[in-house]
Amino acid sequence: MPNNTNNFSLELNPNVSVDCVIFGFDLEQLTVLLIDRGEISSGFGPRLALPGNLIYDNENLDMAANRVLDELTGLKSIYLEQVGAFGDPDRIHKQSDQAWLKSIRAEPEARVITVAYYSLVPMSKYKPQASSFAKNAYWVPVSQINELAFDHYEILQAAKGKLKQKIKIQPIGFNLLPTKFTLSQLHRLYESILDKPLDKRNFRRKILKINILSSLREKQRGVPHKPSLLYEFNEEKYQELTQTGFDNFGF
Amino acid sequence: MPNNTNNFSLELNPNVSVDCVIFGFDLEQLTVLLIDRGEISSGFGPRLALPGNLIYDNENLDMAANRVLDELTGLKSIYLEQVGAFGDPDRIHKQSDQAWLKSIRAEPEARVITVAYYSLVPMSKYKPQASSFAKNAYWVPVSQINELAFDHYEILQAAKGKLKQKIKIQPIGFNLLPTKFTLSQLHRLYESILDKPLDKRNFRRKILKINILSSLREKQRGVPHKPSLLYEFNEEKYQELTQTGFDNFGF
DNA sequence: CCAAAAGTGTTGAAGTTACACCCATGC
DNA sequence: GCATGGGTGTAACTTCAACACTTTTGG
Repeated sequence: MPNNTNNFSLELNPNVSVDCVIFGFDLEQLTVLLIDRGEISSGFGPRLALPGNLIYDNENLDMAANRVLDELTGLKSIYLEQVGAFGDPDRIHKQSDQAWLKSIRAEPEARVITVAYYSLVPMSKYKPQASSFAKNAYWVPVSQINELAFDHYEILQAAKGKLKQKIKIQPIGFNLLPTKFTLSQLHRLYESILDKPLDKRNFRRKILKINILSSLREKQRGVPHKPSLLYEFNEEKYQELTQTGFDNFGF
Repeated sequence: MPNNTNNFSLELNPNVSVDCVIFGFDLEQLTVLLIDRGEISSGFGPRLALPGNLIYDNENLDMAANRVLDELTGLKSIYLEQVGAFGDPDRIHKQSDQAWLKSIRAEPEARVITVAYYSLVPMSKYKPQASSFAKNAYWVPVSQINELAFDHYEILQAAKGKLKQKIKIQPIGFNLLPTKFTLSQLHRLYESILDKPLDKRNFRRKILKINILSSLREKQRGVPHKPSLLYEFNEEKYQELTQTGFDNFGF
């Protein structure tokens, strides 16, 4: 494992980084965890960026992504998937980005290619906070973002595209919800990932037919309308299904 | 553009490479273009590898993949798609691979992460030949491959997986066929990519309904059975379709 | 009693699967 | 004339999209 107490620039690879697109869901819309780079970039462009960092020479890419996620949120064994590699030679040439790199990197001018990952995190399990990475960190609704540092906006869009594809094929959405949730919440989650309305009755029928939800005997409390049944994701049934072969959720 | 007549090690990035999975189709099965590393590795493991090389600091990843493909096959503007980034720290630790790297790289011990691309090439337009990369190059049926240099076997499988996914969604298979082809050839192509038999009648109905094929007035000649009509891919109709929104071939 | 979201079935259209025989050619 | 792959239609079934009203709760 990398050891941050040493002079880590001996181990950091100057040319390869990972960036993490950490998705959350606030029960209304899809959000992403961004870090605030603080004043150093003020006046020169976007302060917000995806969390990411150079990799260590002795860790593989997946480990690096997990490490960055862990260092930022303290979360381990979270759903993580590679988006791909990015890195035009000019990705670091915005003024604000250069200034920032000079403040944090040993070789701020180096050509960097970055490997992007996305991960799905239950927002309820992580409250953003300042960290080694960030003066501050926020959950920001994806729909409200229109610029980010470096090529991070492009990466975010690519990650969302992958998520969109993936959720049509595998029930990964559950990673974004608390352990107990209602079908309406799941419904809104799918709509906000796919960016289109889904018929309520058809959605429910389809998701229930898949047979990976267990309804609890419990209802919502304190809501000013008919309370919803709570469900939980049933990992056992899911394992069964994946073994009998199964890859189509077809939304 | 990189200039190979200079001392290119000034420009080559020691830590990032691209590898190309170049698929072909011999009208029977899916094949892939491999290079033979020659005797240097004999006795130590697989001689065959994917074509690939370090990137230049002033080219982006897509350019690098196109360059490698061009240098190897002379083919330009070929369908190319990123598979993802690979590169465990131990990927270069097979003995045979180390020996080879020492013979071709300035920094054979450097940590390298590689970005893999796959491309679809009409075999009829390229006859493998020795090149800067390779003592020799061959089209090898994918189903016959069970080991390759470095982590190239893993990369090949990942590329095939992406291709499998993609062909269900977009009609990219045409890139593997000569300009005139029969429906049976297309049928075999889909079967060999998807690794499963497809019903002949259903396949034809489905592919014709999509409406991106034009049948020519021409027939096969010299075959010892009823000659097949020849078709060609109709790019115009395809463009129409992609605009009206369209992403499901559903095989 | 009002507002708000939960929950529930049916119908028509489209798509999917499975399946068997005749045809045109080269040898 | 025989071997080979080309080419064709239908019926049963499943899936999909569209659509409106009643229920339960809090305030």
